[in-house]
Amino acid sequence: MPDLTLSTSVEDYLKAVFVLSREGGTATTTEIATRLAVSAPSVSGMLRRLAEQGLVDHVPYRGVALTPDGRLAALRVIRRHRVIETYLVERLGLGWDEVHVEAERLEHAVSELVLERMAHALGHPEFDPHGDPIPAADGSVPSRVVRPLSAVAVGEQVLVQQVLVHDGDALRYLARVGLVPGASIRICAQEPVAGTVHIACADGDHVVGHALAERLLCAEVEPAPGAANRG
Amino acid sequence: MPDLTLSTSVEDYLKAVFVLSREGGTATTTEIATRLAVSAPSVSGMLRRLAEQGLVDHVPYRGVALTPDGRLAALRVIRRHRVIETYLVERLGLGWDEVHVEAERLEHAVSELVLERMAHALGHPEFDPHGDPIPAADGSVPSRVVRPLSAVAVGEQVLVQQVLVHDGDALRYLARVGLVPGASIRICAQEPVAGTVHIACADGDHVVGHALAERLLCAEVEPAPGAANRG
DNA sequence: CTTATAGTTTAGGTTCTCCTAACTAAACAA
DNA sequence: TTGTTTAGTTAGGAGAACCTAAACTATAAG
Repeated sequence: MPDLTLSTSVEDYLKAVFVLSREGGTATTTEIATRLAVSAPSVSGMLRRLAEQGLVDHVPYRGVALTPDGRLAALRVIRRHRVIETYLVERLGLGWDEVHVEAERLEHAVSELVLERMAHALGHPEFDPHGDPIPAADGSVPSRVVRPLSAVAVGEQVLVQQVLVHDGDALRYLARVGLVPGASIRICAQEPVAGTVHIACADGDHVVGHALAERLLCAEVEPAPGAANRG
Repeated sequence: MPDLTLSTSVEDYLKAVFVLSREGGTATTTEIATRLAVSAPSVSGMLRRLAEQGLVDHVPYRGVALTPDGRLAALRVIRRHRVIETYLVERLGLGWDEVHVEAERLEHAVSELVLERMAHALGHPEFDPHGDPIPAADGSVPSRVVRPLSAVAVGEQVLVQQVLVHDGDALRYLARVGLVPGASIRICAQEPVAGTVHIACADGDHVVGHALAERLLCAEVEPAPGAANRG
């Protein structure tokens, strides 16, 4: 069994591999380098070390994927990150545009004990302030049926569930216009040629571009009970 | 102006120098090495670097002291440590015997923003759960008049104010017998030959050794108002 | 089937922090 | 005063994580 205590860098690499390989199966060196703002040779070197520790399967030139051990380690870091984000918003009043940076540092320093106390204080939330699922301690990830806003039919009423946005300016904009998890919106028009979606929400009408509409995941108005994570 | 962001190691060294040089004026290489569990040559090397950065005055073979810059940096780390300890006890329900280790890691990761939110949530406490003073953001340290229990006269009634103990077992013992900041105790007898102090507190009589009695700082029963940090 | 390009690795180097071994300064005791 | 002990320093080196420059490989296009 490998050492349970991973370095900050190792944890960041595992998270990056997890996120980047979620769909396609493998992540590339260059993708990881871009995401972590390090050089490609640094990634190559780290991948070799991670492979030696049994955390990733690395086929040179073909890509890298997490082993079961690596996946569990990555999910634990992601759990820490998202519990911390939720705590900072719910209990210390930080804005959802501020917490990512904070959590990025704290996720490497918080012990299991403190983390579980935070989770307990929050009532063991399943989703963070952005609507991202919080992996459970055993590595299971809550799921629900969602569609991007860009795929919702005109006239439908839906609830915003998840906001796949990390940029601070974008998050502040979304909060200002009320496009946050839990918001109820109606699709007034889809304009594929213009690349816009026209919506009506509680505080008025808005037009969002296609790129953003792809990142706003929505669900039916009557979602599965017991999953409310925002007032 | 030097970089405001200091490494974890540098912060730990500054804290050590601060604590060790408080009384005598200077700290020695060996003291620092022992406290941080590193070798003496590691300390020598680090002291040279800290001196280059203007954080310490180091006279080779004679000792080391903090510069004003170094002192401020050390106080900031100590503020973070003690606010975090207080927060973990007050808001996350950790025991006062558990929080030192936790704070030791978190003090290097928490931002000013989060720290001030914690302090605000706690009502800007002046003392941590052990009764240690929490430096203010400007570096000023709250003070009050205290005497060690070993110097309190027989028959006097005093309040425990500060517990200069870090060992987990010792802290659990003290909590069990009620010797915590805020506890009201009466000195029944001082036995210099036996090296013991006999006291009566709310939950019964106890005998404590001289070494421990030196570390329990007490004040008059009617202390200056507005300094209560424990129920 | 060759070549361009994107992607990856090797080679060599830096910084930080730690180590052990060997040396030197200071303190003390005879 | 001198010799020994203790404390502190320098020398040399290791590992983690990063870098740039240069060489290499794979894939896909001409």
